Amino acid sequence: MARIKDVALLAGVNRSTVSRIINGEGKFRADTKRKVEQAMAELNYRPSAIARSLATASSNMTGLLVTYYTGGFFGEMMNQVQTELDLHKKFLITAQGHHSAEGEREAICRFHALRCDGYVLNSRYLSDDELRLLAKEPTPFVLLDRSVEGLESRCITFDHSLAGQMAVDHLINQGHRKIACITGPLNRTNSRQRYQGYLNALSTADITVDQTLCAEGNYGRESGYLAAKKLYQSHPDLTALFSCNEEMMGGALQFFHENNVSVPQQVSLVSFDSIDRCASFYPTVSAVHFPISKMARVAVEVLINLIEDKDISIDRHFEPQLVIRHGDRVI
Amino acid sequence: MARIKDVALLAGVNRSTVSRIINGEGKFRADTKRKVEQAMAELNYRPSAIARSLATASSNMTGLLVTYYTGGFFGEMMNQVQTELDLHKKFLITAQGHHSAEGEREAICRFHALRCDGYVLNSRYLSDDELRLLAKEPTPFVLLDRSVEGLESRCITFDHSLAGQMAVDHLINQGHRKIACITGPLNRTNSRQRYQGYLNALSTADITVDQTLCAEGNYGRESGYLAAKKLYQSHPDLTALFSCNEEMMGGALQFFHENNVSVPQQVSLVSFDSIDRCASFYPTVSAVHFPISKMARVAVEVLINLIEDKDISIDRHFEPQLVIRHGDRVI
DNA sequence: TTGAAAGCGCTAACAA
DNA sequence: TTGTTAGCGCTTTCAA
Repeated sequence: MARIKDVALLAGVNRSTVSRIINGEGKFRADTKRKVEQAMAELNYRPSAIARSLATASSNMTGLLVTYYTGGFFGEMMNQVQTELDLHKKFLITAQGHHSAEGEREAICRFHALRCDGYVLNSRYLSDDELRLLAKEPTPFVLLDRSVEGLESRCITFDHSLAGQMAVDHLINQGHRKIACITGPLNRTNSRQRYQGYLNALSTADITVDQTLCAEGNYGRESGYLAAKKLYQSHPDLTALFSCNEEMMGGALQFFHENNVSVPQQVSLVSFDSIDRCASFYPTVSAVHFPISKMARVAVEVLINLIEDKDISIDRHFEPQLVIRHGDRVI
Repeated sequence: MARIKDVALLAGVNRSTVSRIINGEGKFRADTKRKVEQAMAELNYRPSAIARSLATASSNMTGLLVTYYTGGFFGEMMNQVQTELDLHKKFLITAQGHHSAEGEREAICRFHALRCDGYVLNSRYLSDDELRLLAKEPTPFVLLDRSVEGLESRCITFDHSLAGQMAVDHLINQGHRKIACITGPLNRTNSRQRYQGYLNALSTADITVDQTLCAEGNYGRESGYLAAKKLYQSHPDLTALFSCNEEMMGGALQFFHENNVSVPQQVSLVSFDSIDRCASFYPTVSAVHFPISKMARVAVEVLINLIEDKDISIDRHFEPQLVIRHGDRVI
């Protein structure tokens, strides 16, 4: 593979001239420029991003930690981050956390090893303390969908509790009283907040909470199916169900279909949803929209400001929005 | 960030000694090793993968081109490739082709710029000729789910035509004659092959092909919905449907549910499926399994053999397998 | 078992 | 407008 030296030799100029022309820095005689460009073409020269990184002490790489590559939620996150990075001509390095603090740590090590200029963390298992410690190191990072005291300027946040409350309020306003809930893993903060929203809505409406109307899932489709089964079999008279994500709602719907529980005639549904999956269910299901797409874009913007040491103020907090569809009704 | 020089200084040894200890090359006095390790810990030293790349002329990075990051199919591909690369301590660089030859070319440029040791291409838009040309360059690559004459040793292949035929044979064996088909985009080879399998099955069974029983989709869920609608409305007497992927089958199922077409009583279904999505439909749907997971793993294995210039023979061709579920029945 | 020194491909002062 | 030169942080011969 041709090096800058070869190009310089062929064009009869100095290496630094070639370097300047590549990077468009300064002025050159038209003749010189032509010769260099011709030499580059002839040799099929492609600058080494690696050598450049070493020389400039900036890799132009940006890391992104997600839990998994699979699943519509993470795919959308990666997609948005890549799109935003493309705008800035930066490389994306992805890594999976695999549902453990150790996995997340390893991912960050990878970002450090590659000397990423910065990274976006969708971290679920590192403690606030560990993140605060990490923030003392020179490489900047941003937290996507997480709120850590002391790191506010790097946090892209969403009010999960309010979102959950809005969803359940909607059901209550339709006259529902016996409302079941499928939660995410309650060892995770955001999951607990969504659940808290459910509790807040009930309590505001003076509806007594019945623990047996709540089942814990793991955000996977199968867990939604099983939770719906458990809830429906113990409470065949429930009139509404709130699911804390779209995948579990898909599973729940499958259970209702299989058991001839008509939606929304027998059971009204409302879900959390980040990727408008609920629009493609049968029937379509109302949902509070969790705007992960926009949040991911903003995460990159904030990160780049951090990297470039700019001080631009960007709104980092996002509000839930209720999208009404057909899977629920007034009773 | 601490450099190897700092570690050497602190430990009172030469830089090359530190380097050797890091890479475990040669023998050292226990005392030296201890001193160096202590110095590394004290300085929180992390070797720069970038500097190492430059020095060794090997970046330890591997590229992967997919069409998009979203969608279960590509997510699974990335997941498997990453898992396999982790085993070999290699970094993954992903890029999206975005449904165009230009996009795929740009992705490859990126791999070259980063001096990836090799890359895996799930290329859909580069011509065979262009790929053959690319193969003349020194960086090795492997083609995932593609067959190019002259590049056989780098192709991980699947018999899409046979798979399609097996799916439709199954329906024919159940007594179906009026079998509709939702194809993928027919400008793509693999899509055409799946469709060809449908045609082959009919022709083998002496069933006349009715073009109006076929509709072209784009592998997206929505297109499956629309295709099912078109097909069912023009042929309410069709008894079976073959979908060329799982997403479109999901859309078709939604149409049938919404219009009270019972499955499998009125319409039997069989699909292509790479990620066992059909197991989570209601009802579950039989499918020919397209083993993209295994193929992705093998792609990496083959690539690594290429990179390391090993000559290990690996089976690169995969056979379809029919998975029977509940969405079809004998008539 | 360790050290000295050259070099990977590029950029960036400083000079001219 | 262009050339000279010294690194960037690491590995790797060769020598000791």
